[in-house]
Amino acid sequence: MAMPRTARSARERVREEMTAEILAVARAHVAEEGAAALSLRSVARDLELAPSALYRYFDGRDALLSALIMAAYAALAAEAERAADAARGEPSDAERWLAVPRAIRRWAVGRPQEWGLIFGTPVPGYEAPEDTVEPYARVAAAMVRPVNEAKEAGRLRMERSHADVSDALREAVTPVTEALFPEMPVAKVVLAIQAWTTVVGVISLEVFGHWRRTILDPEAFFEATIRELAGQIGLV
Amino acid sequence: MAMPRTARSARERVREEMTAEILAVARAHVAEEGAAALSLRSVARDLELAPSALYRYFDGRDALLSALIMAAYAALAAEAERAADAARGEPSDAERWLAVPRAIRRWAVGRPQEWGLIFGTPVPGYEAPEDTVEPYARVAAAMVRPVNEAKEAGRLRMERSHADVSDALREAVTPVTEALFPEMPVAKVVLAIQAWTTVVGVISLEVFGHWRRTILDPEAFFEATIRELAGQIGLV
DNA sequence: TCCTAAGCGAGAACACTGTTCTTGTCAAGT
DNA sequence: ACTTGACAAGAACAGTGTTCTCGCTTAGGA
Repeated sequence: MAMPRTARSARERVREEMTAEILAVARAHVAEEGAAALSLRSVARDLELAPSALYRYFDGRDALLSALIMAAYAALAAEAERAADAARGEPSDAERWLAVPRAIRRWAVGRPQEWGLIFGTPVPGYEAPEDTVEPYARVAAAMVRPVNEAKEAGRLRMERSHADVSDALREAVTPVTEALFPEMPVAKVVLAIQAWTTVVGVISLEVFGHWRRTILDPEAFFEATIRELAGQIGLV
Repeated sequence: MAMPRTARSARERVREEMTAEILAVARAHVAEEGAAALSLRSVARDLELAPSALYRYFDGRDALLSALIMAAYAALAAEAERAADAARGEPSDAERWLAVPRAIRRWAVGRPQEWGLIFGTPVPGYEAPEDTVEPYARVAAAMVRPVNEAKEAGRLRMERSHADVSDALREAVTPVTEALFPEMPVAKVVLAIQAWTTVVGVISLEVFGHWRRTILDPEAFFEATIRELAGQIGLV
């Protein structure tokens, strides 16, 4: 009862270390062989443990994979935030915005399998846990901040977009409007979501190997794409 | 030696039927349980065969999956072509173009797992066979035709895009320029590839379940997206 | 017409996998 | 000092992909 609050008990500390070690080994396996080939027994072998011992820490293979997915989400969100913070001093709105998709791509290209954990084929029956909305929101926030800043400073170009905004469309994107873009015209909100969609799409197509014989220099194409997106959103 | 050329031998005919049956059962399994859960033994059970018997028709689980992937590519290409043909009479360039991404989305939403076979996480070590470039090219051709037709008729709007075209970028997209867009400015080629990227991205995000709590009406958002893309490309 | 070789399917076997249950051990907390 | 709880190991079970051997059937050439 009189347990020290700050320092966890030795039991808890070693348990956390063990959990982290299992996750690290599992992540390494996923990184080099893919999520489909993740084997509980093989990570147990790497840790010189009996397979059954892992069940003290994870409910099974699916739970371990879920933890890896959550870790990937968190890592991606951290990367996006880091990039946004590092670009904070940048004078140009567009450059501050560009820094984030650039960082996301770099992260994805270096960890194709972990990118796949987030944006690849989901396992049917597996429901994305509620916890994914939080890291997702952090990424979104990192990409949104420069846009809102430009808007408030009156530096956001406001030309009409090609598609007109129907009621169904306004309704469809209300969650995004409310959470990220208060006081922003719906057309701009739609453009922002489309930018996010394009960023994910172009990264996925590169990382999943669809650029063979099509795009010879993926980085140059990505750079052009995000600059185009910045222009469409209305950043200088 | 005096074998009838047109009618295949009875052996060959029953072999083809058997192969098709195996593929059909395997596709059904993938459709409802996902590619990861595809089990040779379970399709053998469905067909009342011994597992080893399947090896007369496919080299193993990976070969069977490869065949399913190729079938998905072919089905998607056929769908895109069908939509392009059906819209041939449409007077508006934009409407003719819009018909193809609409058909692709409809196909994907109805077969999320097969969409995942094409655009989801690839199995590491699995190299997309050379045969995928042909169906890929058919989809591209279906989406490109209305653009080229509009160009030749002088109906393609030609405003400058936001990003300027560097030498690296021009170089990066040469395969696409040569194969699909002869005589088209590089900026337009880039916009067309970006449109394809966005179409794949928005469909993948929907089909893979990333629109929860974000886009309440995926179809309305998709419709707005492709209209916006058509405008950006320069179709009316 | 017969005979042979090829194609086919079944069955057993091997090395794996995820998962559960039981057993023993060791270190906390009372 | 004792007891409770967490931990790890081991055995076992069902399931998997794959290989090999064995008969059977049948098509094609003598």
